[in-house]
Amino acid sequence: MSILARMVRTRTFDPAAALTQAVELFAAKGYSETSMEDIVKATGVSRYGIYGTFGNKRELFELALDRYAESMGKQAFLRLLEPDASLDHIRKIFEMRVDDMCCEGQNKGCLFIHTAMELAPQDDDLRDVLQKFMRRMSKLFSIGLESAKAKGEVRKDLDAAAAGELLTSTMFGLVVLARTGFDRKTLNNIVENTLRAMR
Amino acid sequence: MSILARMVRTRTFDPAAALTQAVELFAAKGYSETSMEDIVKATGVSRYGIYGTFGNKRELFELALDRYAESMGKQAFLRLLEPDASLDHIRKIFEMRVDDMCCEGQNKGCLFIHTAMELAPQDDDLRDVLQKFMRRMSKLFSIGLESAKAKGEVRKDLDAAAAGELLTSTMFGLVVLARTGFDRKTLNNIVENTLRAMR
DNA sequence: TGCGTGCCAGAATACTCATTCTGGATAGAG
DNA sequence: CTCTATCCAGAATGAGTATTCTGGCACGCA
Repeated sequence: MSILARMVRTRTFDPAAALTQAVELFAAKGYSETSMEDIVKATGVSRYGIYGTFGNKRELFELALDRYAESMGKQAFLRLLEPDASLDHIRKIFEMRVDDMCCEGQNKGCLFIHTAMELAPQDDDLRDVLQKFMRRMSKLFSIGLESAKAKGEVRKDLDAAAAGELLTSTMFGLVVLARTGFDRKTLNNIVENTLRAMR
Repeated sequence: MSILARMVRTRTFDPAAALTQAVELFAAKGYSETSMEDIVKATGVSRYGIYGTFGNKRELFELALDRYAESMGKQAFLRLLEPDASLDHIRKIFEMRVDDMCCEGQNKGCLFIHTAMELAPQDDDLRDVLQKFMRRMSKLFSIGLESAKAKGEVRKDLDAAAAGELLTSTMFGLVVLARTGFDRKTLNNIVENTLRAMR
């Protein structure tokens, strides 16, 4: 017990790891339903540490949003920039998302949707940031679709820009359905039908 | 002497009208961001009247959700049951939705999405109700699509049930995009591309 | 060995909110 | 017109929460 207490007390905490925890909480429950107390508990970092490092809840949320977008990109979307990107890359992005949403009892939620629904209408800065991320997402989809088109996986007359926006919208629709308890099969079916329409 | 006979003073407000106001607030801001104070102010009914008539916030929200679903049905979806329903009926539903979302400064929001994101994961009853509404929505879309198929507006091999679910998902994706400030043109474009894929 | 800086837990502060309570006002039966 | 159950506005209550403050302890440095 004394060793544990000492370790906790002397831990110089890793802000990046704490931010990761915060992202998870905010993505699952949104801004207002996540209390600073929740974050203190989840990270194991004291109020002192959280406020000293991140400023306040709003600033922490902004960082969390950036981090969320960045990790989504790294994790999946940036592959669409590779010249040999195919429809399968896009399918995989959706499959990962569906797995995230349906797997393991808990629903990971979506920081973008929470931001859009809770904060964007009242907060111009956050809305602009969010819009930038969504445009980027659409753009990456459309770049992937162009590559797929070059491979003949997608019909020649597809408007890739418009289709990219459609896929972005689908991404969010899926999360909403997942949250209300629709199963993986239904969601994957929606993905498959959406992609089929591009061929 | 009956209880009723002793109720000398009758209610001075219209509960249905008050509920309509509450629906509007909840749809715009969600559950936790809408305070009872907001509802008291918007309806012009006293706390006493609100609590006496609707019980508490949670019960009021349940009624609001029912009412929201019902009014969505009446306003647009039930037309899909008519035997001559066409792709145009479906298009019109989406157009109305987009107009609602992009209308002049005010964003009307969506009670379904707020419920899905804020409450459904923690509240089994509400999640079941919501799921029922969404299934109904998908079903109505698919019935409309079958009629459209009979008219030759939709390709013969379309899986109407799956496509109905896809349209439901699209409905929510559009709202999320609208909330982050995408314009009517972009949203209508998504609708058009989604519908084109069914032909 | 001491000193100071940075960290911790938890108390204190100052809100906001759901819900209940209160005291005066009033509609409608008699 | 009188009486009283019900109404309303707003105060009171109690819980939750963001943020700041406090007192103390541990580690690195001299």
